[in-house]
Amino acid sequence: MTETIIDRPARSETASPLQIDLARRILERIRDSGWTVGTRVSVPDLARTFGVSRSPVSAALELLVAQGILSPFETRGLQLARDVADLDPEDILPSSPLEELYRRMMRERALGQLPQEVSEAELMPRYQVSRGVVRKLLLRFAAEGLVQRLPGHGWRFADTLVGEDAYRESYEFRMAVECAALRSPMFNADPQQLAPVRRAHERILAIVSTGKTLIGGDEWFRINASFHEGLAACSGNRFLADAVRQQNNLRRLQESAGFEELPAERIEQSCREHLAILDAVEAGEIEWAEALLRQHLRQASEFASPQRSI
Amino acid sequence: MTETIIDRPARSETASPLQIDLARRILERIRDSGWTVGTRVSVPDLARTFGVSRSPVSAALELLVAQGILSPFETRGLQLARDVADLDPEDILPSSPLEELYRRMMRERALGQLPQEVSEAELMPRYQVSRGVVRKLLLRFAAEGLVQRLPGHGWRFADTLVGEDAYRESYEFRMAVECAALRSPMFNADPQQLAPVRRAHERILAIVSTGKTLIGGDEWFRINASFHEGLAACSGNRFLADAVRQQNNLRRLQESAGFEELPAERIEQSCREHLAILDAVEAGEIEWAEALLRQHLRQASEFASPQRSI
DNA sequence: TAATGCATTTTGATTGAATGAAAAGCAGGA
DNA sequence: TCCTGCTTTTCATTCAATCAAAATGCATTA
Repeated sequence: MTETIIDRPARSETASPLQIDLARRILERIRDSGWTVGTRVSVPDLARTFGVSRSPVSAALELLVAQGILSPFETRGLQLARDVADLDPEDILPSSPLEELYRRMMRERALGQLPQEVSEAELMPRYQVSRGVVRKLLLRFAAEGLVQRLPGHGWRFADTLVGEDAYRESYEFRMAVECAALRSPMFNADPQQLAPVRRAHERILAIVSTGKTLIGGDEWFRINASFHEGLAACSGNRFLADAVRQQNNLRRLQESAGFEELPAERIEQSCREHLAILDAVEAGEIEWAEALLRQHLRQASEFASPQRSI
Repeated sequence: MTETIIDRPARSETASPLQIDLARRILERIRDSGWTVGTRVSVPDLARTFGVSRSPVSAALELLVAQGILSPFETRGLQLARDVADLDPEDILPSSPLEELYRRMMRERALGQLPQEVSEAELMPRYQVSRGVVRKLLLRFAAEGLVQRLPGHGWRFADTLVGEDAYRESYEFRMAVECAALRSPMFNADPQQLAPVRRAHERILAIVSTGKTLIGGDEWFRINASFHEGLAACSGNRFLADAVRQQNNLRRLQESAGFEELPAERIEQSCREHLAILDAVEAGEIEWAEALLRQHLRQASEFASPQRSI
């Protein structure tokens, strides 16, 4: 098993997509939980949290060690090595080629460069990848409800959210589902669950107020989604929660066209509205929360609609 | 190209799943449209209807010819050869092995014989099929939202609709979504679309009234689904329609446990309620329709719930 | 007692050539 | 002009073998 010295890239050369994804989620978790330097990082704990075995978690932590975010204890185990409050996971982690392709496809579809109906054979040369990779990408899109198999040959992307119609429909749907979630008799504003959401919003507000940094559209999108999904999750109704999640997936497809970044004041306003809704919910004022939510959805819809109808 | 005489099963030996599926749908279409004997069957027309090319449609028609349902014209083309009003597609068509397995898996899952989390490697020996087949089945389940990939290894079936909780949640969700569909400002009761639904219901009522034949649970399920999905489709909102469809898929998983057939009077009552709702909708009395729908959903839910909670 | 580090087992991804099925094209005929 | 019946072309599945990665087990140590 002893081998040449020059060439031993055996492990860290290739990090699997799962490992990279885990590394990112772990980093976000560390950040959003506000851990202090020196905190011990437990592998079994993380493995339970993310529902995987210890192997990929260990590999993910190795990635973070390589980035200087974690460091070994003197004896054994890992600890947090530096403050991560103002760290953007994007910058740190290499983002697997598969993930890159996924976003590229999504963007090209949103821009109309990719037709609504595609065949695997058509995508292979286009992206210079094997059929297997194409399959995997399409399956991921399919799992998110963004693409469907056609009978016979080919795949078909979901109708995009362009045009007045689609916006109205999406708005109508979210209104129905999210309000139903609030009104659910089993609704329970679990602070445990909503705390990270609230914290993320406050972080955004802090950043905006300094005016120094722009918020990445992608980051805002994730936080926005976490708010709506978190709220729906409090309904204790898996179907309502799933519906909101899927709707967010669709919206992500649209956003990824990246026509323009949202103006900072728009983000700030949404943030405050979200926080107001959280306040109302946690105070048990459900009806007021619903009114605020309706208003919020309406405004967001009106803001988005005219811009898209190019 | 001339070959031995004894052995030429080349084509009809194997009918692809798509061909069988098409044959069934074509047969249902012929039946529900009430075609008369001698009516011409147009291949391009059917191909357009089902969104496939002419090849599989032709093959499907061959299957129907082999069953004596269609026959060639003297010159060319095909015609309807016999009355199909009281024909059960199940009896006629051979139902591909893949379809059989699909149902078997669904049933075993519903009965709890199959665990909620499974690995491909575990399913292969269990059903004596190759990995490819297992994949295909799981992908079909996944497309219907009945199963999800886990990160890492394995697949996880959707939480089943057993227990009080799940029934309440499903009921709550359907109430929210289907009523939102009715209330949609773009709601339009397209008679073209609802006519087949109405006809199917009337056919069921006719059968029930004679008392001779039992309604297959499967058949009633499909008609019930077509009612709710058809209604949602009238909202002109694809998201609402999709949500109803997916909910029906879930319910199908549950029903397939096949604990017991619904009693005929129960089916009859549901039928009448559906027809009353259709009447209200087509008369433009939306509010009344919504009230009826709420009542219908509540009753169906109450009927189903106690029986399942074994 | 529980987490670590490493070893082993299990699971699923990948590959390419052969096969089968669907899509697309075309000439003849209603 | 549209449909039929056939041919050609394109597309996707299959299968088995090899390989990468996740799950699991276990001795060790805090």
